Amino acid sequence: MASIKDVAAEAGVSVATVSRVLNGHPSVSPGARTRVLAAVDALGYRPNAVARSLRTDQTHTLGLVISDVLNPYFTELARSVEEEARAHGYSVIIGNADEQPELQDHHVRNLLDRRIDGLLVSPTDGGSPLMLDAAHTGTPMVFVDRWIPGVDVPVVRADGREAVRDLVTHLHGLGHRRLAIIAGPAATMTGSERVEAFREALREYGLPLPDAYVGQGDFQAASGRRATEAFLNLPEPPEVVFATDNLMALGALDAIRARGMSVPHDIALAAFDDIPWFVHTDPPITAIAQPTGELGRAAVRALVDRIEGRPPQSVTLTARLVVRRSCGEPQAAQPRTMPSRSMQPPPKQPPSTQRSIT
Amino acid sequence: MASIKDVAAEAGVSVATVSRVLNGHPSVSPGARTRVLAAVDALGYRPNAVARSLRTDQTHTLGLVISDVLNPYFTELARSVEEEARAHGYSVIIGNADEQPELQDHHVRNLLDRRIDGLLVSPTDGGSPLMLDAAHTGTPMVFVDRWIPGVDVPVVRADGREAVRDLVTHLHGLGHRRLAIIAGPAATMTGSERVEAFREALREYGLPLPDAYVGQGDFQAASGRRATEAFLNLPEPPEVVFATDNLMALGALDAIRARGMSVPHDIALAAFDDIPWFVHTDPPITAIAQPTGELGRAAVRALVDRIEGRPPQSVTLTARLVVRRSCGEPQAAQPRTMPSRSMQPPPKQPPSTQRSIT
DNA sequence: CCTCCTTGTGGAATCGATTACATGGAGGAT
DNA sequence: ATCCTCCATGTAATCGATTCCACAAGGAGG
Repeated sequence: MASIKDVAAEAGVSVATVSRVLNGHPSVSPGARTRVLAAVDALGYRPNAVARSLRTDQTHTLGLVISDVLNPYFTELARSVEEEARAHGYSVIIGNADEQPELQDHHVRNLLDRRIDGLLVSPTDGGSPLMLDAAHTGTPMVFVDRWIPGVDVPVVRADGREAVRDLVTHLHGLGHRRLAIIAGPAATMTGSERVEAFREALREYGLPLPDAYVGQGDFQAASGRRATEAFLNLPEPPEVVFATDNLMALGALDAIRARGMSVPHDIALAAFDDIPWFVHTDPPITAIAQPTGELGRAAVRALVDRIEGRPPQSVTLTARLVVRRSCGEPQAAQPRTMPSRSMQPPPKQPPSTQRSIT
Repeated sequence: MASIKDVAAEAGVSVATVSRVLNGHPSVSPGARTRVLAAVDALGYRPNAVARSLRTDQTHTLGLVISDVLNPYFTELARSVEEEARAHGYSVIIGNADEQPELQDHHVRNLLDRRIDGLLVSPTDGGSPLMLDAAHTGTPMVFVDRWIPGVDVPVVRADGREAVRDLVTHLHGLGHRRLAIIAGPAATMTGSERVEAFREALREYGLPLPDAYVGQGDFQAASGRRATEAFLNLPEPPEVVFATDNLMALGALDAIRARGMSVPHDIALAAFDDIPWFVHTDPPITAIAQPTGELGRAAVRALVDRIEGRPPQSVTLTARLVVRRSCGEPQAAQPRTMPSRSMQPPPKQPPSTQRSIT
């Protein structure tokens, strides 16, 4: 593979001049410029990004560590991250942690070794020493979706509190009183936060949330199945299961089907995270939708700001309830007329661009 | 960030010795070794992969260029590729071409500039000059799923001919006679191949495949919708739509629903590529399943073979039909009793390890 | 006509590793 | 005791870029 030296020789100039031409440095004569360009063309020369990175200490690469690529939510996130990064001139290396802290550490270490310019993380756990250390020693970093409290790292996320309240309102309006939730790992912020929001909303309606109605999941389908089976084995099973992510909802659906029961007739089902497939399941599933694409883009913008020396901002967008038929009573014509205060005025600004600064 | 020089100074040895310790070179005294290790620990030193790559001309990185990350089939492929690569000590950079040749070229160029050790491609088109050039100039490369004919690059793929024949047998057995297909882009090998297999199977049953029953798609949901609408507008619409990938099947389902028709009562639907969600759609969709995970793993093995100087082998695995309810007549108890010759003896070797050498 | 500044260019240092080669000392064979 | 070998180690070249500095030529200004 041709190097800058070959180009210099071919063009009859020094490597310095070649470099200047390639980097658009002004001080190059038109003659030299054309000869260099011709040589580049003739040799099919492409600059070696590895060498360039070593010298400039910039890789123009972002690392993205997510907890589960197979989860459509994260897939979409990854896609929007890559798009926005490309628009800013960065590439992205994705690390799939598969909800395993050790794997997450492996990827963080690997990305750090490769000297990526910045790191986007959706932490699987409360934060390993490695990651905390990276944050402290000044690696540009941004948390997306999930985060670790007490660390000075900007967070880009969607707030689901209101949407959860809307959901509870919706369920209550349909006459459901015994509501259960499948929680995510307590170690993740989103895990505990969603349960908290649910508990609070229930309190507003004077509904209890017995311990038996809080299933412990790990954001994977199998755990959703297990938790749901436990619910169904209860002397008084819940009327509604709310899964705090889409895969656990899928597991719940499996468990319900395996019992020969049907949704929403025998039991209602709702999920956090809306994905295209929920429209096509049997029945279509009521879910809380995050502005996933905008989340990814905002995260990249924050990270690039940080990398390029501008002050990065935390961003909080809002999630919204999407009512379908999995909780009963298909409200055919007027799909979203709920007696909830949060349903009152449509937000002035589109929710997807709403920014709050921390 | 500490460099090897700092470690050398801390340990009171030369950089050469540090490097030797780090690379497990035998000729290092135990004393020096412990001192170096202590220094590494004290400084939290991690070797700079960029510098190492420059010197050794190896990045221990594989590039994977796929046509669409949002397609669950490719997501699963990407996941298995990353896993197997990691097991071999390689990282993976994924490029999402989004079915656009220019974007595909962008990623290939980018990966080449980063001097990845090898390239795994599922080509979106017939092959740009850039990619052909890379193949010729000796970049280790392997095609996975899709491929470009006439290029000397190993191919790892699943053969769907038999499964397609099984599908036609299944459909014919259910009484369907007017079968339509939504094809992928003609530029992709898998696109034309699947249509060919379908056409051939139809011929065996003496069924015609009129041009009007061949919809032109691009492996995206929207095109599946369009093609299906066109079918339904025909004076004599087909009784079955076979989508050659899962996203187009989704689009087809949309189009059918939009007409107020139901599957399989009004029209049957089948898809190439099986994905977890097909179990949960309404109705569950009959599909041809590829051994996706094994495909990804085999592709990595072939590529690593090529990189490390062993002769790489093309691999062809077999796809198989998974009957569900989207074509009618839920055959409850005995799920797969089809009157097809291909259903006769179970393969001696598990299909997932079946290798054919090209 | 001389000086000074600008512009274009090349030489060489540098980034952080690996590794060929040189060197010095210890130990074994004769 | 001498010589040879082998082991541990250091010095320095190298990978392919970028960039500081020096320098020459040419133009402007006095």
